[in-house]
Amino acid sequence: MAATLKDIARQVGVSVTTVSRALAGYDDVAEGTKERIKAVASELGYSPNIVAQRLQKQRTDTLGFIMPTFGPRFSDPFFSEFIAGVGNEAASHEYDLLVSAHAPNSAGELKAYERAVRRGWVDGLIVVRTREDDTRIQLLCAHNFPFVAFGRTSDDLEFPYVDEDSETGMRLLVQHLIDLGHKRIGLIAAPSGLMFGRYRLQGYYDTMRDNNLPVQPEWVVEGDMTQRGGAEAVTPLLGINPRLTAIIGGNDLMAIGAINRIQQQGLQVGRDVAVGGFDDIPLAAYTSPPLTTIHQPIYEIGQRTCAMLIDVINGRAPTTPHSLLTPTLIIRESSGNPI
Amino acid sequence: MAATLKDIARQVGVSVTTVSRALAGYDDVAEGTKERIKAVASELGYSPNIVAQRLQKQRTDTLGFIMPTFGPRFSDPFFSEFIAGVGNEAASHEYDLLVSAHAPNSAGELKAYERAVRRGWVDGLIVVRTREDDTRIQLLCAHNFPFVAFGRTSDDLEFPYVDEDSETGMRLLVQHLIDLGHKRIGLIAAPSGLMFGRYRLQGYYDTMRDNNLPVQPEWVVEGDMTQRGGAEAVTPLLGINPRLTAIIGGNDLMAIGAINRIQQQGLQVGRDVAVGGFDDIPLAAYTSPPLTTIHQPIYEIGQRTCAMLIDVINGRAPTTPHSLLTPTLIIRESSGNPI
DNA sequence: AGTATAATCCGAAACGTTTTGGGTGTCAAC
DNA sequence: GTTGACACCCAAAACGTTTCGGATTATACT
Repeated sequence: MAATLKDIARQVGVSVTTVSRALAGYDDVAEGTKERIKAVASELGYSPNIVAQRLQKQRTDTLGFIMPTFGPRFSDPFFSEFIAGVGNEAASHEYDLLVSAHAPNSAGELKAYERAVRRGWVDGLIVVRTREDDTRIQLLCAHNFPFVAFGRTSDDLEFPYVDEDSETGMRLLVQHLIDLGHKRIGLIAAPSGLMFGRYRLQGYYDTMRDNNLPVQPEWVVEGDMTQRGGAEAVTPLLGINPRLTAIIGGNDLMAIGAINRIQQQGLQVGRDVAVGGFDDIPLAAYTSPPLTTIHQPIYEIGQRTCAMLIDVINGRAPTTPHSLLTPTLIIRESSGNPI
Repeated sequence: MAATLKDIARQVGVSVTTVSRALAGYDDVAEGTKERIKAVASELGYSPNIVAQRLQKQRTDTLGFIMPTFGPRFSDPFFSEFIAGVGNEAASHEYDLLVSAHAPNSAGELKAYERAVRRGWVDGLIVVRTREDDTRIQLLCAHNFPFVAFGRTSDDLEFPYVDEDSETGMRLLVQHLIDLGHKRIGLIAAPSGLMFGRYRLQGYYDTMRDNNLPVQPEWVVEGDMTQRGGAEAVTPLLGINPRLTAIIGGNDLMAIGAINRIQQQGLQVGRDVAVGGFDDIPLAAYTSPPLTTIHQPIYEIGQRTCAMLIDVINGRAPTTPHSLLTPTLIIRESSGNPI
């Protein structure tokens, strides 16, 4: 059924070599022959066998992306938007994108990375949500495998990455709340071990300290990055006496969960308790009240990460192996008026 | 750098054939030889070249998924959850998942499908958000290419699919609102051409008719499936006089956008206007007020679709080539109390 | 007539694997 | 001492493509 070069060669009466070269557009094939070959090729509905090409070219033109998802079910808009960015950029360079999902630090995840490092699976990998002491990155560096990360690590490994300056972002948000008159600000932090959570935490502590505002240990609780996690984490925060006047979600999803729980307790967000988020997912503008948050251009980050990876794969040293994006504060209603 | 069978063969002093068979566990290799081969293999860090295996086996063990996204930027939780379902199921059968994104009915989308139909790219495809007169499915059927769809079509083409009974789902929701005392119910419909939108619309009209409730044409407006679209579509709906007492979003994202806009107009959702959604995305439980909606088990649907596709690829006729899931109504607060 | 030049074409190897269809040698049974 | 069975091993082909290094022929120039 599927036509091969050999089929065309037989029918036209030339060698496989000539067919290959004619189709590839070399100029050492006579015009007439080229015509005939092309005619037969399209008549037979020929299209090259991609696997054979890959074997011969010794490259797969495929990028890999292993999503670090907590639990099999998840629904983090971060991933769909990031995939869109990476995928479209990849497509525009004629690369395919292979995706899979594994829980962070799980055995499955490690196996997936080991598989990826094998030759012939993908040409390069994209790593997101970097961790302190990140085994994925250690493995990749050790094997000298091409990859680009979204996020930095605490190791002093040298590798190309894109990252947002989360610390500055958090400073912006905390300062905004302080400027509004808040002094008792709680934080629902990302799970420990995640680098971006660490930077955000740092930004929080530093800004409080710079404003001479003490922080009680119980003002910071961990959440699992989901709405449910945000809702659950906010409960102890609301029990603190005297009450916190503002609560920050380590990401928008947790902030949304927090808003929900705060309202269930009969408090009004933006008046009784100010709430801030982080990420500016599309939904953030549509919560009630709309969420004050820090904007991250996830789609563009995906594009940029992908473009860098393609550079790395092709041996072009990226002009800027480390790019740090500047975040912006989006003020909406959840942070309320000055008190 | 990368070790091949030939390298191992040379070092051990046997033929490539023997190495291959030893590693594959055939029993026509002496125990001792097998041991030595395995030792050398692991010493050299050998792992088979996947592309070569694929060329020889004439199958890629890869599934394709082309997301029909409106605009390059999107953030529909449907896709991340669906990918997770498909991806995990695929992984458990040792299949890879190749994804890309294209706008529905675009030239890029068509090209992507044509590329997919070529041999050696993927073994099968997953199609979602089926459309009336769906060119993708027509192409796939014409080429006899293995695929499974999430959704039906209006053609009388025969192909395996999984679908939710959207019509019944919508009936459940509309009846719920009617039982609450609503008579003037608006609908933000999915863009025309989408099959699931058509079924939902049908369920809406039928239920209204069965309850002897007239429907004015201006009660139904189209939205683009995003929050923004939902917000924009709700504006004309709110201008209708006398006011509609309930509004249904064709999906949860649009319902959330609608809630936002309704509240901006100073109306209270659940008291002044009841709102219903469709999909039960994780966020639906965390809006304020929480959203009454129809539950779709997207993750499981992804799994099921993927499992069917793998059956099709391997020539196992699926036991049930057409499976229709029964939706359930999730009553939360956005639909309010009886009036 | 001899030789350089260009225009066409092709055989064979290579990419790394799996599989087919044997081959060789040993040992026991007759 | 032949036969058969068995254990072990391998050469070669195949998957479909690209590319290297010529080979062949015709044309043009001395």
